[in-house]
Amino acid sequence: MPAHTHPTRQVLLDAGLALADEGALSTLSIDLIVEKAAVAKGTFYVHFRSRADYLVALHRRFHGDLAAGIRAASADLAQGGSRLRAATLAYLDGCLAARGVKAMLLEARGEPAVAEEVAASNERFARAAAPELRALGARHPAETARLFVAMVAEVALVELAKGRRNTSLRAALWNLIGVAPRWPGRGVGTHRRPLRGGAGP
Amino acid sequence: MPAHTHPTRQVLLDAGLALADEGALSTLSIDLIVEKAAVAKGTFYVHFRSRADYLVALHRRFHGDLAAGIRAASADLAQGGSRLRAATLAYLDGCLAARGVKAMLLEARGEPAVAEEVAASNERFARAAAPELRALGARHPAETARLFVAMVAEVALVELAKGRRNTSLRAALWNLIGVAPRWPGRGVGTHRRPLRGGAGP
DNA sequence: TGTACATCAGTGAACGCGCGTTCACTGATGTAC
DNA sequence: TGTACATCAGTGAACGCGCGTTCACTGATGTAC
Repeated sequence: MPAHTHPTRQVLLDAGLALADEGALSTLSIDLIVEKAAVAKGTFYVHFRSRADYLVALHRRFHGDLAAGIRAASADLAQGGSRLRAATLAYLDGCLAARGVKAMLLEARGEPAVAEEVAASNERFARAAAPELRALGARHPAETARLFVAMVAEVALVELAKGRRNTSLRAALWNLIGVAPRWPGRGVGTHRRPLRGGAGP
Repeated sequence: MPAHTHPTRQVLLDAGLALADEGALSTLSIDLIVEKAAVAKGTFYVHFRSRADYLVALHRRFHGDLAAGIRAASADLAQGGSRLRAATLAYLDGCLAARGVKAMLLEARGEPAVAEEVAASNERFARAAAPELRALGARHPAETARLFVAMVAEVALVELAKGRRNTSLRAALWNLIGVAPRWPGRGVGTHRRPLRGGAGP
């Protein structure tokens, strides 16, 4: 049995995500984790070298699941608004369904142990979004993508606080980047509304 | 001498901001603070009731200074793009000059003790930005303002990592909200480029 | 089939450390008379 | 002016607690012969 998929390891990660949903990441102690997972404290160190190691694994799992959902929802679509929209919806709805969102999205950025990991995830998302935004006519696709990822994370956090989708906030997001908040009449095409190109005289 | 402005209190807050610049907020211990401030440990509790109390004060001071700079830079301008631009520049340049930015902007959101405070600050900024965005033609000014604040914070963090302004990132920001990245030729007016109004067909 | 040994996840008591907080005390300054 | 007392910022040793980590051990399973 590969160490990576060992059931006890999964149980420990499950416990961590559940606990991260209830409290701050900084209060996620090994005592709490093993209590929730119903294993002995020593078992924790059979599967993880340290708390930092565990937090990284936790974040990888969270973002891995999220990314898989996004790929499944958007892989078949044509580049541009419709794919970006589908991917974003998958991200937001995935966050609403996931556990530990606040911890993984927000607090993890402040934990030195996981900061790099979070930065890498955000960069991956941004790199995926950039060509879509370029297709929509953005003049600085990479930079716009970075801002877009930040906005989507903000939407996720706001929705998390209320526990449900925030339609007008999502509408504001789509307006900013020039994608129709609802699918166009029908068909595969994107509702294209190119971004403003440049900015000033 | 009012407790609020007592010199030792300021020294303790100064020390905290300096230390927050070096390490994570979670590692900002009272031992470190009093060592940096060169006072006895007990003195800390003369001025603050608890660590949580101190963190709130630290955040208030950080955002108070920043907000003062923003007001000074933008109070005289007319509503709309030019004021929003001036305020944002003051925010971003203020962050580049300030200490403890990462801790106050990012990590503080994850610390239960300061989370409310951060939410309140962000809301204040968003409330200030909303009428400007409305003047620019945003259909969901309040929501757009919230996203705008998130973007500006992201820009601040990116710039902080490099230690200097990121021109293309700022340009992408202005493009998204439809404000010219540079002043128009001359004069007081805003370079108005209304946001796209709605989105659907 | 039976015996000896290797492997490895799991156990939980124990350790040491750093933390936030407390408290009895000091010493300087101000006030009353 | 001198004496007694009140106030209050400052001190630093001490406390207790919770934390991450270690380690000698257990018990089940697999393998060799």
